[in-house]
Amino acid sequence: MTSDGRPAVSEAGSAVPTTRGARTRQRREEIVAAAARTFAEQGYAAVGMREIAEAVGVRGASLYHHFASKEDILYAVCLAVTREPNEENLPLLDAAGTPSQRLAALVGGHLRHLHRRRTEHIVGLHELAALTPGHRAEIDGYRRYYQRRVREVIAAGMRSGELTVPDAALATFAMLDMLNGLSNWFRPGRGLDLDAVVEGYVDLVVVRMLGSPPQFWRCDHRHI
Amino acid sequence: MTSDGRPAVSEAGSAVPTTRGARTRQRREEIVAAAARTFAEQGYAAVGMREIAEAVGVRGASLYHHFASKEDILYAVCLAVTREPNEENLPLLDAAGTPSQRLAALVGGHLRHLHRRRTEHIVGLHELAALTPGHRAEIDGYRRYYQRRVREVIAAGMRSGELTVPDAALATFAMLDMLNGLSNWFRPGRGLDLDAVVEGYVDLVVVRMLGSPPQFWRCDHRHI
DNA sequence: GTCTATAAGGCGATAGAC
DNA sequence: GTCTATCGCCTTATAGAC
Repeated sequence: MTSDGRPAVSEAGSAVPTTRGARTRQRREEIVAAAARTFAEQGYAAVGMREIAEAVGVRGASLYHHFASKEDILYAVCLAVTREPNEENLPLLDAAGTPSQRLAALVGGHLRHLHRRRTEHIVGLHELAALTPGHRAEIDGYRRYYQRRVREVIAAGMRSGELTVPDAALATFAMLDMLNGLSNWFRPGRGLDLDAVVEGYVDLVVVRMLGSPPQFWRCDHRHI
Repeated sequence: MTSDGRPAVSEAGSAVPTTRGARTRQRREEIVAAAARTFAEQGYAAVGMREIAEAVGVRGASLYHHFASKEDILYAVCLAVTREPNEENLPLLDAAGTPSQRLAALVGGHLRHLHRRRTEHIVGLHELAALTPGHRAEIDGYRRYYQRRVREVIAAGMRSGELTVPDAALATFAMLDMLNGLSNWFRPGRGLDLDAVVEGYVDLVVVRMLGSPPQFWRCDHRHI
């Protein structure tokens, strides 16, 4: 951890030195992608190294040139999908605008990331119990930091009177569980499209649940 | 399925005839409870039959007197925890009162069941991929029926003008994902107690998200 | 960087005694 | 209803050739 509570950035689990060629890096990413797919479909423990290898087009033993163990592959999947939202979505909370506008942007970014990385998220949300305690703690650190940043923006909106929700901690749990639930039911091409879900969820979360009146979050609030 | 869409009640997976003594039934429940605990902690595929047996105090082979396979034990865990909410919570939607009052009762019943059966819910929410297709379909049927019943009450509240939420289907997903998320973060004795969470979530879901004004859901609405 | 071959052990499930 | 003993298969991971 750094002094402001932000998780320290670490190298993804690797059996090879940090400096490696483009081809090796690409192979690693192929393996992680193939593993995420099979883990998501069958569960981590039900998948063998041979099966991951087959999906990449190599033999099982070759995977050990890129990763030290099967758990190390799971760690790479979970780390990528847990770190990315911190890097891509949290800047939306630092941008200009009211807390309501920034939270609305985060809802959109969060849902779009859940969908873009839906395969990896199924693994990252379901298989954390299979990580070693150290790796588990690191992943949990990223998630807690993300939660804390959201909670702070909600609390700021409460202090300014812009949000009427009574409890920032409870609202943060409710909001993030609701967003993460997208993985359970959203299937592209069936029902609403993603843009419509984002629009609907911004209304449900920011306007209704957090209680932000229109003048604080609509784009035209500056013109009032 | 029955003609009204309600899932047909089936016997839990069993290797023995339906009629059995009280001792055998009790042993089955011990096994299911022990399996739920170990599955929740380590994941279904990481747990061996010998480990489940050890937790009960017997040898691995003895489990096959009560269950036909390891998957059959998982099925019993998932079935119990998926059927119970239909039997215990859905009657709350048929009771007297406004849609808002009935949904508020369901929020409380749902959260209390999630907590009372928290170990089994961790399994039922995470290990569905390990079920055989037939068993998986049956479990999904119960979940879909539960969702449908909630959605219908929300839709009824919308029609009467009591609820102001714009989309019943989206609101149902949001509500149930938010409630089920309790398993991820609630730990008794740390932070709010369960009664406070129920009170807070009834406010967040029914009043705020669904948009029910106080006169429709407060107990004293009859006296107005 | 990938291969073949294999070590060392765990797995689910079964047979048959008691 | 539980036991001991075991079958046949699959697992993660390693050794060493190429």
